[in-house]
Amino acid sequence: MEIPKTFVPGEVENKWYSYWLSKNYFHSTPDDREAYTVVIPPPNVTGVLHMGHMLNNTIQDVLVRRARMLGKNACWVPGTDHASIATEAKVVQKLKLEGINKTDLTREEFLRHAFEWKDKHGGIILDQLKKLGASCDWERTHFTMDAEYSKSVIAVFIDLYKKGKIYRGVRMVNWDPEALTAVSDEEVLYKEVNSRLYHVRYKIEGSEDDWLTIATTRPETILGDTAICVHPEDLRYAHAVGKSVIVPISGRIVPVIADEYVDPTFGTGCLKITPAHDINDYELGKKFNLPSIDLFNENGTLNAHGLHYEGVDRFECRKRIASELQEKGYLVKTEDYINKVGFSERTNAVIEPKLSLQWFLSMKELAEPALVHVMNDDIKFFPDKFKNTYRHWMENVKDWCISRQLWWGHQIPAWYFGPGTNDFVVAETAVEAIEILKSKGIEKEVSQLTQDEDVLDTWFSSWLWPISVFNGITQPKNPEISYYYPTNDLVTAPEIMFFWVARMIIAGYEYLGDLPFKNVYYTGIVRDKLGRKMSKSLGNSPDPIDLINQFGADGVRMGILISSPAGNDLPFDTSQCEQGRNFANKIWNAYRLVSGWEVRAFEQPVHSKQAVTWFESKMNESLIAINSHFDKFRISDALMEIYKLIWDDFCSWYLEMIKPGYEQPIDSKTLEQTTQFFEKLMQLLHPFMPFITEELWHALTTRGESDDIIISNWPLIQTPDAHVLSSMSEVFEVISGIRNFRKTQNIAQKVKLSLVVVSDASNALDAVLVKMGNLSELKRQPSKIDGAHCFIVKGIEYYIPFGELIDVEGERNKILEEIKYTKGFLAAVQGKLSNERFVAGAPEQVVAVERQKEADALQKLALLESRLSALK
RNA sequence: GGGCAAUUAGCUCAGUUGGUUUAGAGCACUACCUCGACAAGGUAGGGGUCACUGGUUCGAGCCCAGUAUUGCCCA
Repeated sequence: MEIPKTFVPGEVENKWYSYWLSKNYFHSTPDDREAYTVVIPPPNVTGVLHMGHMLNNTIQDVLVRRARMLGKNACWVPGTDHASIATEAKVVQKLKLEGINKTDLTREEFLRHAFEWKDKHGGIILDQLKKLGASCDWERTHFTMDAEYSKSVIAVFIDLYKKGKIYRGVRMVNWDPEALTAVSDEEVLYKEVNSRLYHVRYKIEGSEDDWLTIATTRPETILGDTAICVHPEDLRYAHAVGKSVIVPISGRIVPVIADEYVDPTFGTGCLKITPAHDINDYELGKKFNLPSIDLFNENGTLNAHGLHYEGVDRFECRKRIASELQEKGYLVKTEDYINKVGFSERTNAVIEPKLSLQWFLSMKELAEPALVHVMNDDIKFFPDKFKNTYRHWMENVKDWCISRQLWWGHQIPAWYFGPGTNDFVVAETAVEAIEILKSKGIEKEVSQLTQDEDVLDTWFSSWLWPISVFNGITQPKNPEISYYYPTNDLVTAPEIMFFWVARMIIAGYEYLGDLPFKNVYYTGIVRDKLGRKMSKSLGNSPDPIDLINQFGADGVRMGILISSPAGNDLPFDTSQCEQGRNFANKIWNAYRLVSGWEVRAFEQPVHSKQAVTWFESKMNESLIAINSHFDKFRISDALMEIYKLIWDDFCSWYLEMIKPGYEQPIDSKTLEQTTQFFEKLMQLLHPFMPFITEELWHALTTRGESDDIIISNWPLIQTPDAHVLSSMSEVFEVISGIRNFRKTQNIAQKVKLSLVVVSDASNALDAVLVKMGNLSELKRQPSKIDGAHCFIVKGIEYYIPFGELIDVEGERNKILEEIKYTKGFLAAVQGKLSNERFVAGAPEQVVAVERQKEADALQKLALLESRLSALK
């Protein structure tokens, strides 16, 4: 049968993926083996695969497949996140296209649309992962709004509320006065705009003519001022601290306070404090216990606190108040100023910081174990530089605002029975709420209760992911959670270290008293050639599925992993996938070569025997390195090691060594040993390139039932023979010397040469040298010869007789060049050795090495000089 | 503004407690090559005053201080 010249991935991939599924190899149930568990960072349910997912999930698959081969019970749990904000936005947009406004729908109607959308688009990304070869246990697919999962989210909310960790409080949110909703920080775009800085003076109360001048870009908020603040060490204003000033227009009396927050060099060094309309002012207000005066209506017009400006839009008011200040002599001056202003991503309205009532989780105590167990390496970070960032955040952890003004998500289980802010109880259902109320002596009916309108922050459900995918909250200590938890490795992006990783650690210790995972591997951001983050809006991200179609899943997997060390950004270019495809093709052709040989029973040639002995050691040497790279999560390095082992050592050296002449047969022993090497190489590569390796595993030999590479045993290490390895590397150098000679003298590879070695001792690998150097004879003798090209390897001289060689000049130049290099080298060594303090201060061994280098160089130099004069 | 990283070949990165040839790899580049597995290939080759300035040391890519640039996080 004719084997195609290039590897054709498409069919092979589909064939093996369905085969693996049919054999249920991805599915895991608890048993006696050691568990190896990975939970997928759940992508947004409506998302489609992008390059970031590609990187992230390929790494997970590599880890999972290798663990499976190491004999562990590997379990990779897939699933999706409901992603409240992103998904709700998509649904709202889709409805708008159909002419439906969210505000016209009831909550139930909206959710019905949302679930429809989810059912339609929810599976896409998971199907895409299958194309990539992801060996997820699909029977365990979870969604953060599944019934059981939601139950655990609500249970945790109720539990934390009972523990006194959840409270309601006022917080500054980003208010969009056009959409009439709060938006998340991620949805606020900051832009630089040209505005004006107004200098306004406030009279110190009780003084004749003593004023404090502040600078502000928002004079309309003067009506909400509740203090003036200066730096405590600012001598200009020291006399005013503790006194009060009169706010212009409103005439209210407010205190002058001192705090280091104020930058004395900015503006006038006096800062007006409006706690209701600026986040920093709000913090200061809390610190100094200042009142907050909320000036605005939800649509951005002024309310009753705006006095005669009531009902006027905030920007109109800014103009009018500026002129009133000027008329009344409060405006000292105005100047041009560039500042950053937040705009709503969706409506482009200027965001108004606004105080609102939200639910909070108090974090300080909860976060303590999560900090300790990362700092002491119970949970390891790769790379560990992220421990710093983590610590910084955890030591300054703020309370977590867990409520969102949305419908898509887990509705907060708080039931209001009256108009007051505290007229509520927290319970799983309204019926339970009634019971609780009854026990408090309040008689109510279900119809009299209203549930809190808000839903929980998405992360409030995803922080339970490693627990709730095994129902660890709703069914504590069930066999699955006991077996699979703690999970082993988490692969994720550093951007969500706080949103997600830290909180999973917190939840792990709070609810299971144990860490959620042992290692966290942080991937980088996938960037394009210009260094820009790949994103949909920029349109600079290739579609991973297109790439797979173009280069094969194996090729793409290799392309994305070949240069992505943990924690580093990955500048991606499709040429890397090309490299992956080329590699697959190289392997394919190695297989074509091996499979094409005719086998005969005859004695194994000496050079083949030597080749086998060497490659055995070489492979073990690489295996040691590969295992060690894996242990350190150096995935790219492990892949590179295998890449070089296969391409350079196996294909370029080993196969060339054992290759029979054209249409010559191979002996059965060598073929058998070669096939075994090939199998092992495929095993080492399998985690990275699962499809071609499974294909060749089966092509190399006839396999029994379930003899599949995916569940084969990872090769064991046998101690490499260091002597064989160093002898062979010497042979490689000699061969390179011969090739070099051929190159410079323009002698074709097929022309046989003879080689004279000035040495008595024979090398055990001479047969390989003869074959690979294409030598007609190899002579070892004690004396050097004339009229020959000479090169030196490890102090031994090698001569190739010239024959009718013409290019003496070229030969001379080569020698001169080498003399120049050796002299420079010698000078450096001798410089060291002539330094008395080096000889006295350095360890004996180091000095001895230097002396040896000097002796070698001197010998080489003498040799080169004599060669040169012989050429004259 | 505060904090944390990084800076080694054209690109992406190694360089393991300071001492194995005057720094390595992959890709890219250059030259030559139908060489009976593979031109998606082979062979050979070029390319770096390790960001800069000082310091410690017999010895610095590695340790220390400062400068510059870049990136990330927080405000």
